[in-house]
Formats: sequence, C-alpha cells, structure tokens
Amino acid sequence: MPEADGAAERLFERFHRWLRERHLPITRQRDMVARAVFAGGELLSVDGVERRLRERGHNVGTATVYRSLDMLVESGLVRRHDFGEGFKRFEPLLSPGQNGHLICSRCGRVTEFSTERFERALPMIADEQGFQHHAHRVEIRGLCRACRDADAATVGRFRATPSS
Amino acid sequence: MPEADGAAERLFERFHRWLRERHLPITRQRDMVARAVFAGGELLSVDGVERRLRERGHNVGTATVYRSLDMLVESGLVRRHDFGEGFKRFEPLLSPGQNGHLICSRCGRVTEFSTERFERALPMIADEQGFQHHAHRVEIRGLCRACRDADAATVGRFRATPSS
DNA sequence: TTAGGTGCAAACGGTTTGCAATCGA
DNA sequence: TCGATTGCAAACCGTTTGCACCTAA
Repeated sequence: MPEADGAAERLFERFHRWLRERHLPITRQRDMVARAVFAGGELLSVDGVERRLRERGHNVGTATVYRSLDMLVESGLVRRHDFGEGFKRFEPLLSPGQNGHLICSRCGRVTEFSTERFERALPMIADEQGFQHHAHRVEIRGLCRACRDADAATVGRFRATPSS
Repeated sequence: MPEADGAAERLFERFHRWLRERHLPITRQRDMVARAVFAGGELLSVDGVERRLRERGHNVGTATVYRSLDMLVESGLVRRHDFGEGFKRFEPLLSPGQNGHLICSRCGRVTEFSTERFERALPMIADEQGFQHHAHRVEIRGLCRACRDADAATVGRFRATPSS
C-alpha cells in the first residue's frame, strides 16, 4: 500500500512544519506518537497508541501520549472521535471528506464512508436553526456482515428445518 | 404547552405499563426520575436530573438515578446521547424522528432537527458497506446565534469603523 | 413473605495535572 | 542557556458496584 504510506509521510512532514512554525520542539516522543497514529489501519484509542508503540519497542508515558495527541488534533492533522465507548479514538486525516461512520452495535467495528451527498444540505439545515455550520458527522449503527452472519448461524439452530 | 405535557404524561404511562409487564416494582424514585426526564426542556445529564429533583424537594441517590435512567433507556422511552462532553445526556422520546443534533462548539447548547430527508439514503449507504442499518444520528457542529453575536461584538471592537 | 430496589461509600477507568528532572534549539 | 517537554504519581470526575437495609406487590 504505497499510496497510504505516502499520505502518512506527507502528514508527518506537515506536523513537523506545524511545530516549527510555532517554535515548538520536535521531540522523539511526539514523532513516535504521530507515526503510530498516521500509520492508520484502525481508529486508535490512547491504549491502542501505547500498544502500537510498545510493539515497536518504544516507551512513552501515558500523559505524553495524551499531550501529543492534543497537539495533533490542534494541528488539524488528526481528528478526535467519541463513539460513546468510554474513551476517545484518533483518526489520521489521510484523505478528506470521510465524515461518516458505520458502527457495529455488536462488535464495535467502525467503518468510514463519505458524506459528500449530504454536504449541500447540512449547512442549510444549520442555517434554518440559526446555526453557523462548521463541521458535521453522520453516524449509522447496525450490524456488520460478520456479526450478522454469526447471528444467522445462531438463530438457525432454533428454526433449522420447518419439519422438525 | 399542553401538547408537551400530554406527551410527557403518555410516556409516563408507557413506562408504568413497561414495568408492570416485567413484574418490576413501581417505586417513588423511578417515578421521580422518569418525570424529571420526561419534563423535557433540555437534554439532561445525570447531574441535571439530580438538580431538577432537588429543585422539587426530592432526594434520590446518584446510583439510583443511574439505574433508573438505564431502565428508561432499555424501555425505549428515553435515548442516551454522548456528545463527547465527558458525560451522557438523556432525551425523552416525546416525538419520533429527531435524529439530528446541532451542537454549539462554544456554549455546548444542543438543538434537535429532523433527519427525515436523509432517512432514505442512510440504509442504502449501510448496505453498500455490508452493514444492516438499525439507527443513525446526524451531528452538526457550529456556532449558535447567541455565540455568533457575542463573537461579532468582540471583533467589532478591533475593526469598528474603517475610518478610525 | 420475598424478589427486587435503594443509598451509601468504595472501586473503577479514562483523562488531567503538579512537579522535579530532562531535553531541544 | 532557557523555556518547553517528559514521566511519574496523585488528583479528577463520571460512572459502576458491593452490600446491608428497605419496600412494593
């Protein structure tokens, strides 16, 4: 996946530029947290970031992970999500326009989708209610294919053949 | 607002029916929490529920408030929301189809809107990604009119008149 | 009578903060 | 050098849980 690696590298460079512009030091820890999140794959929690860092043999204090993630969010390169799980997840903005999230109610898996087709209507709705639109998010909850299949298998045991 | 009162009363009766159906006792505390939430006005947090109860001279333990709210959510008469504030809010389902939320990024005020016009598209999007649609939520963040006006007033001080 | 509810206080878990030691520019 | 960062541990805060006592049916 050379495409994604390129996007991650680009984000990484933008992060360095952002830090330099503000005369903020570029530290080993900030770099490692940034790389962990930019690597993508799934939307990481703080715990997930720490796990990924540990896997790579790196050690960063929890407080520092939180503080680095704050900077990444503030720089606009990472988005913070709250899916009501009791903790937050962090998404590298590798590509824009992914404001939609499909969340499996059973296993918690999160898949993204584009909200392009709503992008025209939402600012209008906001305006109708006296709000000035800044951002939006569309959340769909349901069952992912895997969990649906698992359910079907279970139900099958009870209504296997009509003749039984 | 006799309309809303009627809706609250209807929810209250449905809650009693729901409890009776399950042979669960109807207690003073459950009634008071239900009434506090059904009264509407704003989406209450647990803290808000306790404040409203205190105002009415009632006293219910925090744990009981949590447990009663759990039942109300389970009964389908109340919805639990997480707007990433660090706590949950509870919405009485006085009228259906209010799956949209406008959230002011400055003051946190939440206003609801109907997502009717998206109701057709969302199950299709879910299907495209292999998900079975159950529910959805559309969240718009921006500035409410009051905060926008406050901002305008502040900025005004610095660019008051071009001639100055 | 008794299954279930209540309320206190302690436990929990994610996140934030105070502070002395350390580091980047 | 010097202001900013780091990491530890303690504090925070919303929420959950254990348990002795109480209450609706």
